[in-house]
Amino acid sequence: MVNIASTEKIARRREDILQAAITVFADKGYHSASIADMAAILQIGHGTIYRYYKNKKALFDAVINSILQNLATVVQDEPPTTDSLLEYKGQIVRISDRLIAIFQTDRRIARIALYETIDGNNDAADRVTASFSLFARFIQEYMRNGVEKGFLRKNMDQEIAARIVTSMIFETVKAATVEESSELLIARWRDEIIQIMIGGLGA
Amino acid sequence: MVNIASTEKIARRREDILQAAITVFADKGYHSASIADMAAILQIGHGTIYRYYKNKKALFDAVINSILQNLATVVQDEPPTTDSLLEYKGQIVRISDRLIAIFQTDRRIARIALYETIDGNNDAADRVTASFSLFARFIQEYMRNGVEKGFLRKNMDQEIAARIVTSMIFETVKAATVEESSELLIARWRDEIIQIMIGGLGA
Amino acid sequence: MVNIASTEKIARRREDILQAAITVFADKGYHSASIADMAAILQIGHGTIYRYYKNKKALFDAVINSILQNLATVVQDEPPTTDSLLEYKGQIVRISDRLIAIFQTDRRIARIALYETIDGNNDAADRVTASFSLFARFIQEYMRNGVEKGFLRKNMDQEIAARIVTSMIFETVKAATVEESSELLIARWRDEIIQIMIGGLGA
Amino acid sequence: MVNIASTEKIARRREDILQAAITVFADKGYHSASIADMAAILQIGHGTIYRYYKNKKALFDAVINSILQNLATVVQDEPPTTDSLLEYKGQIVRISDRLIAIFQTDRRIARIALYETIDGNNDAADRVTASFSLFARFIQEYMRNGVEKGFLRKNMDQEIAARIVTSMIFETVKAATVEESSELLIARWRDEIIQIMIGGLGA
DNA sequence: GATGAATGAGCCTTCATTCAT
DNA sequence: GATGAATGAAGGCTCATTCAT
Repeated sequence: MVNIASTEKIARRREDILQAAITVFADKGYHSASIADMAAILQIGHGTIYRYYKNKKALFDAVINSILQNLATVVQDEPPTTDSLLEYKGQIVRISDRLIAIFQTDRRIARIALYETIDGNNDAADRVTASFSLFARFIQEYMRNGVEKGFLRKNMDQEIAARIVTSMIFETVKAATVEESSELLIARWRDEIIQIMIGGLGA
Repeated sequence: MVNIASTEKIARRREDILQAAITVFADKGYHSASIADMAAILQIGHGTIYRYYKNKKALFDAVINSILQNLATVVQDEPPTTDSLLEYKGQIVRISDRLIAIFQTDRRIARIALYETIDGNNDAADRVTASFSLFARFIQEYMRNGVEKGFLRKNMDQEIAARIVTSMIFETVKAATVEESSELLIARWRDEIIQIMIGGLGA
Repeated sequence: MVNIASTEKIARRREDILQAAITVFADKGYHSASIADMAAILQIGHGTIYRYYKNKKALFDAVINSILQNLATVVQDEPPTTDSLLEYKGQIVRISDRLIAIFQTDRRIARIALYETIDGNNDAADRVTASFSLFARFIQEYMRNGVEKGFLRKNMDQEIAARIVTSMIFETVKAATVEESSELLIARWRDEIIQIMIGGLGA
Repeated sequence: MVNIASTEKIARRREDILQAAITVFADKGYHSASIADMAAILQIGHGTIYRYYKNKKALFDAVINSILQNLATVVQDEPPTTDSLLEYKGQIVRISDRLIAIFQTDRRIARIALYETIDGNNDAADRVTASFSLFARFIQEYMRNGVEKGFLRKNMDQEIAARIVTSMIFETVKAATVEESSELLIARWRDEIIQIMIGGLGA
């Protein structure tokens, strides 16, 4: 029981540090964020942070992973089994809405997921791109399903169309995550995406 | 007259420094780039750089501005006066192609424009966003024109549709700027964008 | 009785820690050795070590003392009562051999005794010097005995000659403790020392 | 001329830093010595030291090299061409005296050359051993010469005898470098070494 | 008695910026 | 005008030591 309590405490502290890190990374960006900043938020010694994360980079990786896991749930709950364009549309809306919800609930996550990169040769940026890819992969599955079932057009370049749709979704999310975004604005984005997906721009 | 020559020389040096800065910022990212790196490329004393730019941040701002000016020419040459969906389509293709050309001619610019951010509170990122808006504004003009002339659908939310199209274009540009991108791949992107713009995804 | 058992247990743990310390100090040197390393070897909490030794320095001192005690036995078994140059020679050989044996049995001890120093102002180094003096003192007794009995030359500066002989012995020991030393090499050293002691270098 | 002056100034500063480093390393030992200590002695910013030496390790290496160069001159001035035991003896005395002179002139050098090591696996320690080897190599040449010319005994194991003599010399040097050593004491050491080298300990 | 979580002093190192030459 | 030597703020990281459990 002592162990359980202790394990729990350790997990809590790891989580606290993670949260402080998210805050500081979101606020200042990777390079300008300092370990001391995070320690200050938690009012703990900065050495303590190193008991939980090997170094600054590892902590940032943990932040990225945490965010990606968070985002991944959004698509994982949406199986590629819709049977009509209407259902498909609903699915895209749900995904957008849940992404927006996550980012609005925690602006810090939006800051990091949508804008943060480290350096020329880092893999955190690649991992963020990977998150984008994750979404694109799922979206592509939806398309394959739609083409198969006949409610999406056959001549579609599924891989690329998936990435285009993903970019539309993320653009919506970005718009929704901006300071002054309103429910109304978000609705306009959502509607327009749907319109374009269904019938394009043509008259 | 001496002054003219001198002024010219000053301008040339400013430009040299700017180019060196673009190279280094693209290669290492803002934080890892050092003033000394740039001076080394130019084989000048690094103190000299401070005679031409107030500080590192100002130099980066200049880099961003230079790139944005470069990009701006792309849309400025395209008047919102097309008369059919086909012409409109051609315009979008031209814009994409010219953006891609710029980025392929100078990979450094792509690196900085598409991926570089500095900190939480920088305005360079905002400026890039602003440039994105510039594109969106032009695209929106094309749309207003298209709706007016009747070849684009009337119920379109022009502002948002413009931003969505812009994001599709930039996504194409990103794909085209990746190391392994081929002419064929770029063509696939271009085609799919056009397809979606014209008729959406539906069967 | 409980106390006796307990006392014994305490002594055993003190000894375990000492041995772990010898291992780590020998391996990494004083500064790079960490208390945590030692605790890890023993699979005990590193806080525990502080219940047995005041601090890192005290632990190192204990290590040094332990080694010195070990070395001291070598000379203490050799009384200054030999009656001929031949017997004297045998004594020197025995001392060398026993020192070599100790260091070869436990390379860690050699590492620490022959090479380790801490800082400018440490007394551990002084203590090693003191141990060297201990040997010199014994050797000097052998010499006093030899001069008295007439088999060593009378004009000898006994104190200094003793230290010189001690240094020759330790040099042999060092040579013997090197990684690639062989029985043959050790024999060569032993023989040459004897030759020099007996008749010098002259033809 | 400007360059000459500047080069000279740079050399002087490099040397100043080296001297400060020798002082601090001698006083505190490698690990406890801090770059800030050295900068404080010179009353310069500690960043300045990094303009002249890559890092702490490189600075220490420079110190070691400087000392070794210093010591090397001692043997390099003594060619292996003596023609009698007497001349040979004189040579050994000169070497000892010059070593002692160096160490007495600069106690710091003695501290570092005779006692300093870094860690388990460093090469600075090896380099000091190398200095010892350097001396041994020269001494061995003297011996080869002596045996060839017939004034040293033929059955000598030259390599080992050389190292033994080297150790005797260094032991003398150590004794002479101790705080309380007097001219008289040094003379006693020198005389006894000579005695042992010439005729050993036997009566 | 044992533990190991927490702490923070302490140190190396980088590099933007200044300014005397 | 150009230079580059000097500076020191700033920050990552380690680990001996303490002490509540």
